[in-house]
Amino acid sequence: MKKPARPPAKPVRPSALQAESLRQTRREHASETAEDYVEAIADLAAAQGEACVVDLSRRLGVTHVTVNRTLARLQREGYVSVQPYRAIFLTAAGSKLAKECRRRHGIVVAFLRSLGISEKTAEIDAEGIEHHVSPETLAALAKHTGK
Amino acid sequence: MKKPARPPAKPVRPSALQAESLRQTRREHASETAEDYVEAIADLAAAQGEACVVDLSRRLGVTHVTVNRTLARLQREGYVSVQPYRAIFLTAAGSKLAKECRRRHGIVVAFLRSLGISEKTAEIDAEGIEHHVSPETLAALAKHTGK
DNA sequence: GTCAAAGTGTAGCCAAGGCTACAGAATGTT
DNA sequence: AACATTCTGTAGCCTTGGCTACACTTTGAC
Repeated sequence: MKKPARPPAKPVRPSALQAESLRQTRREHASETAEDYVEAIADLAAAQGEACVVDLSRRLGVTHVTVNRTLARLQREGYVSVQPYRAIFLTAAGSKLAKECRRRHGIVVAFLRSLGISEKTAEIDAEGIEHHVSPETLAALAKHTGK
Repeated sequence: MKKPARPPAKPVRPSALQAESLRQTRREHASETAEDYVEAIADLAAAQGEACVVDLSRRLGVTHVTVNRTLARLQREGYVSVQPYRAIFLTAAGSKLAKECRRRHGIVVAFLRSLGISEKTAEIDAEGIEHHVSPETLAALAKHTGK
């Protein structure tokens, strides 16, 4: 498999940069779940006073079992506070994260809407995109939308 | 955890829509790997004639073991053709997918650059974003960049 | 031809995030 | 108080996608 005549350097995209980009994307993916959860918990708390497991499972489109296990992880990581058969609360760190997510989500949706994207598509795309927008890009989107 | 006084309907974001958006994001995530791989294979083949496991592992920022296992899955799914100790080839389906990915990646990067994002950040963000851009949004981005 | 280096393959481990099936707790109605 | 419903929790299974460690093939140089 050794390439006998390897053209010294004609990388379409520099290999190291792409590898780093993909590593970054994987890191982001690891925190996506946390972000989705704290955002949902904050929303539910705002809308109806408190968040419970079934509400979250409906909201997130997974079973209550998945919610339960994930909450345990988020508690381990310090984002939420959970006790058996009790409501779910965000810690200070969780609230902070939720706030940032909400802001970022809003900016991304507003930007997409400003491009003429339908509301439904904007919501769907934003949900996927928002976790991968750097501060630099987020600022640019906000500026572009606001102009 | 039953909410005694549940306000009938004051969802910040409609629960069903968000659940569906998240489900969509998860579906996209499942195909992200395939897209990254076929894109890398196509690039390597274009740049140096053929793609091998170590090249891919360097390119993707994972070990050769991970590449190997993933290639087995992609073969199962009909995107690549692999034989022990032989070069890696894309099937027709794989080539088609790679072409689409490349186009989409180009559009996203060009758009970010047009917003004034630095090249490096544009690459990193694009890598995360490109998998979550709907055809509708992609068209809008292309139009916006090209205008 | 030999041999070392590089590439490839395999075994087995881990965590995350899905799921079903079942058991126990809380709640609201009667 | 009893009961049915809903909610919550647990056990155990699956797939994906990381990894290290070790074994085997190819390749290139001598």
